[in-house]
Amino acid sequence: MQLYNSMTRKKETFTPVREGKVAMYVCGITAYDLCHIGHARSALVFDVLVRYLRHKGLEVNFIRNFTDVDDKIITRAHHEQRDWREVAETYIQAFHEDMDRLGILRATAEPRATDYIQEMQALCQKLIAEGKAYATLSGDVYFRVRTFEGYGKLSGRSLDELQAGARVAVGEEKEDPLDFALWKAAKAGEPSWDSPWGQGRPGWHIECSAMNADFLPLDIHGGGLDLIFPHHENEIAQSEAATGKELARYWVHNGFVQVDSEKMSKSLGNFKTIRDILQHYLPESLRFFLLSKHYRSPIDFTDQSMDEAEKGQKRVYECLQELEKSLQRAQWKKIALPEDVNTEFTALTTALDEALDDDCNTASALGHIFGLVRLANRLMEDKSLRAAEGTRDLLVRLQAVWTEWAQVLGLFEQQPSVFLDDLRRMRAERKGIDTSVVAAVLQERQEARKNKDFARSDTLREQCTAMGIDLRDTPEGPVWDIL
RNA sequence: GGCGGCAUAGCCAAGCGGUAAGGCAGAGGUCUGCAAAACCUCCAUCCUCCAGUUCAAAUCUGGAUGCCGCCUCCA
Repeated sequence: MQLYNSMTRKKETFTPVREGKVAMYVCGITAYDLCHIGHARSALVFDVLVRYLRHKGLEVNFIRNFTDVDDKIITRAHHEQRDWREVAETYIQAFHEDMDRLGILRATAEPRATDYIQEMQALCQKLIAEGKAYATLSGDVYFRVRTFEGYGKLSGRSLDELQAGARVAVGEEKEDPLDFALWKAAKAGEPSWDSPWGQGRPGWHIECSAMNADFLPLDIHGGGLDLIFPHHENEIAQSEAATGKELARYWVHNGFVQVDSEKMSKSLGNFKTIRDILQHYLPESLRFFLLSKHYRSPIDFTDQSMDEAEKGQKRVYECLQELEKSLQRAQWKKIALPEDVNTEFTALTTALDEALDDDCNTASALGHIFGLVRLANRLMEDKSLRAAEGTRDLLVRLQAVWTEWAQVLGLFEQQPSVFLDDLRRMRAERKGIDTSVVAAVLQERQEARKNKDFARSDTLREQCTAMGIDLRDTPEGPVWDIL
């Protein structure tokens, strides 16, 4: 498959170093708060990548870490007068709950920074021994950036450029403003561990280097776009300086989620957690929405785009439901399908595969999913073909293809009736529609219809429309939905 | 200031040198007691603008304009 590599800034053919096996590491969260939709997108992008690689028959060792000791966690613990471990634990659990709801698979390994203190210290010692890092009198350890030749290769920055913007904070004892902390001396009241440099705790970047050290070179290293500098740049410097091995062969970075065309931030007050959204939308709708744009582009979260995502999803699930019904037909006529129908089907399935093969283009793939929907609907609608054996065979194949891609995208895997019910309930709730009132009106209208009192029936329909309810008379009785 | 990205119909969006996928909304038709869904048809001679390369450009190059991100913690 083709993958865009942030290191080379172009799409490259992806081939794992070890035959048939992929080592993939993605920077997880710092567990100090609930996850927002940006976290959801990042997790989702790599979730689909993993699913697709597995679909291709590759064995994927997917590592996603948790940063469970950090300034922000400590600060929060202080404010809430809780133990920092408890804070981290709370948000790791919340992460799992939220991501599970979004259908994001658990990683193969989910290491926590605090389980790797020894390894981090060993890395520091090795770097110090080789003159690539140094300890200060106060017990900090810094990486000597100028000893690492490739510094800046991922972010495309030169040392001079960086030098111009670098600042030294008060109290830091860096040899060079560019140097960054590997280990921080403990301050009063902070968690700390014994170390050769006194009590202290790890810097942020070194965690990842320690947690992925056993898998170098990684085939894929991922994270959000914002992690490129300084996090990933520093990680490369530490890991490569310490091991002499390349850290990762392909760097994959996802674009940001914006809210109403603005950057999401706590100060703007447009911060959306996954939980906020799932109060108003189904998890799968959020998933569908996030996959409807290419992973590297920024995506703008708005209620309108969520509503559109829902409508598109509904169309797919309704087709799936019809498909199930159609296949229950008892008798089929010995009629073959016109050749062009088969050609269209094959073209669609090929296109679907090609879309994901091309840098995980889920937006394009979704387009082809709708192509399949249209094809299926057309066959089921066509009077001369809907009872044909050829149609039955194609519908069966379609279902199989569906299952296959549903698994890769993590979409359309539910029982259509269940999903459609959930969707109806969610939308009714959002619009403040009382479903028991709807049921009553519906029943009265059925009575009227039975008595051929169409004037009454129409009045009731208008009433429903006014409420924002859409009625549909089917052979199985009336069905309602939100307009 | 430095580095990078993006500009495609009313809205969302794919497109990666061969003549504009798909979704939502909209118009007409089939179907229906009326409707809805579904289906059929229509809906960008054109891809922010200006030059250039090419037989051929939304796609490549240069420039202009406008958005956005990173350079400090950030998915």
